[in-house]
Amino acid sequence: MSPTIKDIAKELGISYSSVSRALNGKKGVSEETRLDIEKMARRLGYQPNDLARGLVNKISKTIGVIIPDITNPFFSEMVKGIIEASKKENYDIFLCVSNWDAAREDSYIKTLRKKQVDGIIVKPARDESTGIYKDLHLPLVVLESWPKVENASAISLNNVRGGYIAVRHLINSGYKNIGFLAGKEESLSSMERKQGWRMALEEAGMPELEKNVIYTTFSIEGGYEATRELLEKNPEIDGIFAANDVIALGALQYLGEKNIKVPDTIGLIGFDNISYSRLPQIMLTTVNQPVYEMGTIAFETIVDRIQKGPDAPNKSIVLEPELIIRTTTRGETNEKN
Amino acid sequence: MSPTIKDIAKELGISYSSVSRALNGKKGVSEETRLDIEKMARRLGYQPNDLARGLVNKISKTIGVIIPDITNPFFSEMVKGIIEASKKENYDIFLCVSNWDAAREDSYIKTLRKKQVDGIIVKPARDESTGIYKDLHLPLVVLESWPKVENASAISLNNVRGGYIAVRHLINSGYKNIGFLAGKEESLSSMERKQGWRMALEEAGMPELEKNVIYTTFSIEGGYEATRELLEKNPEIDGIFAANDVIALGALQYLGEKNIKVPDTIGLIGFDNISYSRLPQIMLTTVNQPVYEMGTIAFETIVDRIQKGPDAPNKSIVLEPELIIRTTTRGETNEKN
DNA sequence: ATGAAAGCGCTAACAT
DNA sequence: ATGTTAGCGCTTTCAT
Repeated sequence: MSPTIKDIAKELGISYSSVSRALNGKKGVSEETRLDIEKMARRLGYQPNDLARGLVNKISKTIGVIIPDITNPFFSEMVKGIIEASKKENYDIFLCVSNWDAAREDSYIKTLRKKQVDGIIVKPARDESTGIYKDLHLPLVVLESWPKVENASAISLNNVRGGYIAVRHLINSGYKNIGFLAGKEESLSSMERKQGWRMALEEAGMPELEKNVIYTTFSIEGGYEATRELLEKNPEIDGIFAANDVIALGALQYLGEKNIKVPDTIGLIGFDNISYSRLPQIMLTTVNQPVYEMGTIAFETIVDRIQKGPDAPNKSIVLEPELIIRTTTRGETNEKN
Repeated sequence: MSPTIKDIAKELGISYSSVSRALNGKKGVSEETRLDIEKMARRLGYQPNDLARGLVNKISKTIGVIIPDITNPFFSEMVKGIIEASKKENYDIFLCVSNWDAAREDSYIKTLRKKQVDGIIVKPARDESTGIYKDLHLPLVVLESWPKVENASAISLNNVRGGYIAVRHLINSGYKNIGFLAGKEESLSSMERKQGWRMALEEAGMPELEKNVIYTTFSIEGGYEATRELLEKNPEIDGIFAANDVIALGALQYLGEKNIKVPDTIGLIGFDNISYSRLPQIMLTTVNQPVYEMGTIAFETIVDRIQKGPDAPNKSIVLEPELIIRTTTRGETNEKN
């Protein structure tokens, strides 16, 4: 067993409350005994037991984070932002990966409650808040635009606008039949981007047919299959808007294999601007999200909520997307990279 | 405050030990009261407090995992394997990201000890075991070939062989001056791959010059800069072995920008076989590691150690690498993909 | 400055 | 079957 404060106290022949005081830098211990205690703690390799500490303090100094997919560089960048910010405030992060599975997400919420985290940051796998969030009596930051949940702060991207500028770029570049590779139907972000897609098409007087929307998983494989399906259903397609870059990468793979020229025959635009999208061999036109910042902002927001208590008003922060034109669409590049 | 078993007991007018028994499915409660208790627990939205539970049980049912970089798909795939395996055994995972920083790694070890995890799986950022691992009285699985640490199990790849087959492939394909883009000098895996590089060169009677080795960070940017440096130091270079695929991607970016033909002018091989390396636009020749399996094996190994107790012998499992020939080196592809 | 004691939420041994 | 009690490691109040 690991040594406890009792072991230190016994070794030194003093009471263990003094040890607790000394180790927590509280007043009420002479400089001399404090030094003795610290030395002994080091000698014994003492580490405080956070379970016991959390039990009495009622705070665990840890934040739970739930993301849908760890292999998507978009989310891992975001987590990086969260972690860096947490270091500064001396918090630990308990990271959970839902795999875009709402049931698993719910189960993680329970896990985090059991672990007594001080707050939760979640990128939901589903399109709207269920009961589990409504009466979660815990500071909550949702990485989604959830107006329905009033007990949570929300950090989101203007996805509708993102979809709109993406598709408008496609239209301006001369593409006529533009399909949308949606992610999972339950994903709110994806549906918001679809809304932007529709808006841009309507504005241009182009029909927005439901058959031009393919739902798939947020994976390279999903994008590959969805592209095949889209082109089979509608061979007229000459423009593709993918709900995220990973899906776009799958589309690129399919188009490459079928020797379909990009951007000449078909134009392709993604979403997220993940690091791989700017490789010279890829040069994917896409929509940027300030992802690292979203992570740090999410963390700062949750800490703010924890410190201010449950009465403080919830914030809703909406960040703006940015069009990144590379070489999978016609028209000149807007970045020097 | 969240409800406790005492609240349930009070509500029902019974003792809280009965509640504990019922909720843990232990015998000693009538079917009737058990049902009452379960109903009340649901009504109150009761969630057990894992801190209190862990405090008395002395097990937390959680495993700490430390990886160097979450944005590298290699590690995120590995974590995925660990998580999936942990679900089956009903363990939670506490994930930490060291950022290839040994000091941060040490600090996470302490954090995990404080959190009372039942075991630790670590991919170390440094090349050998320091004291912190030697007297960690906790089941430990190291994702590295650490023969020096006898109190840990090790899951590793035969990196020397991996480096050897990579460079031999380069040599067989006719490249004459082969450089190595190493990762951080403290990374054991990277150094083992370097050893393989040297072996292959020696065998072929080629000089293995230290000036052909560039140390860098395991990132696209690192690979980009290192390639520039390598070609500046030695313009003769016509073959590049990168310590991992992410570095190779950076190399590819540099070579692309400089209009250096791959694989004609320079041949490039990576290591890891991350998902992005097989995109048709990339088609990176590389060395495969069975990464998902490494994750699941690591988890199974740690659970095994936890169950068998400290006296059980430690395992050392070495997996074999596999050459994946794509189009960044001359010679025909060996995969149908 | 130091010690004794209560209590955080829970499990388990021991009564009844 | 049910209740009582001690104790896990710690912080904190209250005495001294």
